[in-house]
Amino acid sequence: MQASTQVSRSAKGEPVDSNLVDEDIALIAKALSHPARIQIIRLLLSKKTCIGGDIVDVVGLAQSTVSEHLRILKASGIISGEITRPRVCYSLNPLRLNHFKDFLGLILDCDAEASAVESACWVSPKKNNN
Amino acid sequence: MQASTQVSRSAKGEPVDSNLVDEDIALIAKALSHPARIQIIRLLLSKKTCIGGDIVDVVGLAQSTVSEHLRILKASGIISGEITRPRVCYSLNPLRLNHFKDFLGLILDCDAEASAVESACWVSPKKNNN
DNA sequence: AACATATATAGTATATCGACGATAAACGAT
DNA sequence: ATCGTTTATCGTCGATATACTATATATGTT
Repeated sequence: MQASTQVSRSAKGEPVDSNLVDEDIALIAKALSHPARIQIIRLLLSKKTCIGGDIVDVVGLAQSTVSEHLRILKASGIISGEITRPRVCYSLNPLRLNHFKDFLGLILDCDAEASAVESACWVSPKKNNN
Repeated sequence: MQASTQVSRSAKGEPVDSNLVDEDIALIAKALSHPARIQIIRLLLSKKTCIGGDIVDVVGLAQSTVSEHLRILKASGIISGEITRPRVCYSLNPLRLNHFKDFLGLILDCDAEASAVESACWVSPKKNNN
């Protein structure tokens, strides 16, 4: 009987509008959990332009491998691909990351409190007096 | 000849001060890439208090499994554990996440541009006219 | 000393990830 | 219709991740 056995809306194929559940957060984080994918995001950031197979050259991995990374990024909703057969133009889709950033904001707000009040996020260890 | 073959400072055991490289981003993201770990973070957020094995009850996994998740979170620097043998008091350590959030901020700033200027982050797919 | 408590570690089985080459699929151009 | 280009998918592998049980470790209590 877990506390958060919520079913992700995105896991059901529906678009996520506002608050993300643990599953969504984890999915986005997993998409960001590989250097090559961060590199791809950075590339899309710097060029601010739609790139096709140029990504393959920059990343330096096999085309199939890069394609898989792009698939993962697309599946998480971080990027989207505009199809212009046979090319695909990838671009950042930051909307999805907004809520993810909000989640991090919660943690960092807690940090702000902790800076003001000593140890706001946790109490001192209780003595073992039972 | 990749664009970012930077060596992470944290990967060399040194503390990361300001800008994170792809490796660092990926490492933090990986720590966030499991629902159980998000759940643990949420728990530490909501209770704002030091919890020991209570985490095990909430998460609903085996004690050893939760211990492993806590180890991963600790290794990433997201949480820290205050040892009061035999208990360990865990608390959020948001400093590490600051730069991670900054990285997301880059992407979301790009989003702000995109809202103002039509398609600021990528150009429309060029017609295949070669 | 023996016990209870809280956490970490070892060992193990299974699942997923990440890389590759080979191949398929979709289209424009010849 | 065939060829070249670009992207996606398949099949495979080694490595890593995740879960469990069992056991070890450390400490306070009786």
